[in-house]
Amino acid sequence: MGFSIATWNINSVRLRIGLVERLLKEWQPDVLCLQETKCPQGQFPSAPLKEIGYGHIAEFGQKGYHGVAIVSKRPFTAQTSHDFCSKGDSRHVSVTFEGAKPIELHNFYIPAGGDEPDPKVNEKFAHKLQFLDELEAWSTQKAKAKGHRILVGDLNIAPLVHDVWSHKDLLKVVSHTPIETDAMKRIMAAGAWHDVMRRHVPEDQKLYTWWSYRAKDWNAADRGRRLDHIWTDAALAERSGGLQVHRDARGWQQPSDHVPVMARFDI
DNA sequence: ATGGTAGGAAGCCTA
Repeated sequence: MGFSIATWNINSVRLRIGLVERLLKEWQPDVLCLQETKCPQGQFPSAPLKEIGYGHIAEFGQKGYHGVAIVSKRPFTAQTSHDFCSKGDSRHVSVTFEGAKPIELHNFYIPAGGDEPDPKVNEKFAHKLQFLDELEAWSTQKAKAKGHRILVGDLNIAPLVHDVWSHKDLLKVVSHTPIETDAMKRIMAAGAWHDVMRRHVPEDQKLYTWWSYRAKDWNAADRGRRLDHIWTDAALAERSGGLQVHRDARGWQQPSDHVPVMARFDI
C-alpha cells in the first residue's frame, strides 16, 4: 500500500488556503502537514479541504504566531501535542494512523532563533537551542519504541554543506551555525530518525526548500536553504520510494517563502 | 556592510 506525506510552512493558512487546495489537487498526498498556520485554534479553514477529500484535520493553533496542523484523507487517532520548552506554543502536533503497522506522525515548527547566534544575548536563539536539547532527549526515548514513526516540519536548520547556497557565507547565519548543526547531528545520533530527503538527493547536490522574501529575484539569485525535513524510522526510510520538492510553488501568486516537500512510502 | 519583504495584530512583533 502506498502512503504519501507532504510538509509545507504555509505562512498563514487563512491567507493562502487557495494555495493549499491547489497543492492538494495537484499532488494528492495522503497527508499534508502545515506549519506557521498563524490561525487561532478553532478558526482553521477546514471546509474547503473537507470538500476535496481531506476529511480528517488535526489543528493546533494560537493567535498571531506559530501554529501547526495535519490534513489527511485517511482517518487517524490519538491527537496529542508535547509542549517543548513549556511555553504553551503551538509548535508540535502528533497523530497515529492505525493499521497492521500503526504509524506515529509528528509535525514540528522549531523556533527560528532570531538574528544573533549567541544564546547569552539573544533569548530567541537560547530558546531554539533548548528546544533542540529537549528534542534530542525526546528522540532518545522514541528510538526505544517499536513501530513506524515519521517526523516532518519546518525545523529551521539547514544541516549539510549543500543545504545552503554558500556554506562559508552562512556559517555565522542562524539556521546553519555549527552550534545548531551539531545539535541536529546529536538528534540524529539518538537513532530514532533517518533523513529521507537525502536518501533521494545525494549530499553533494544542492537542495533547498526556502527562499527569502527579501531577494529581488529569488529564482535568479537562488540563495536557498533546506529548512524543511522529512525523517522516519529506519524501516520506513528503506521503503521510501520517491521525493518531490515543489520549487515552482515559490513562484505562485502571493507565495509562502517555503515550498511543499513530499515523500512516498510503500507500506 | 547593510537592508531588503512578508503576515498578524493593533500601533510592533516575528520570520
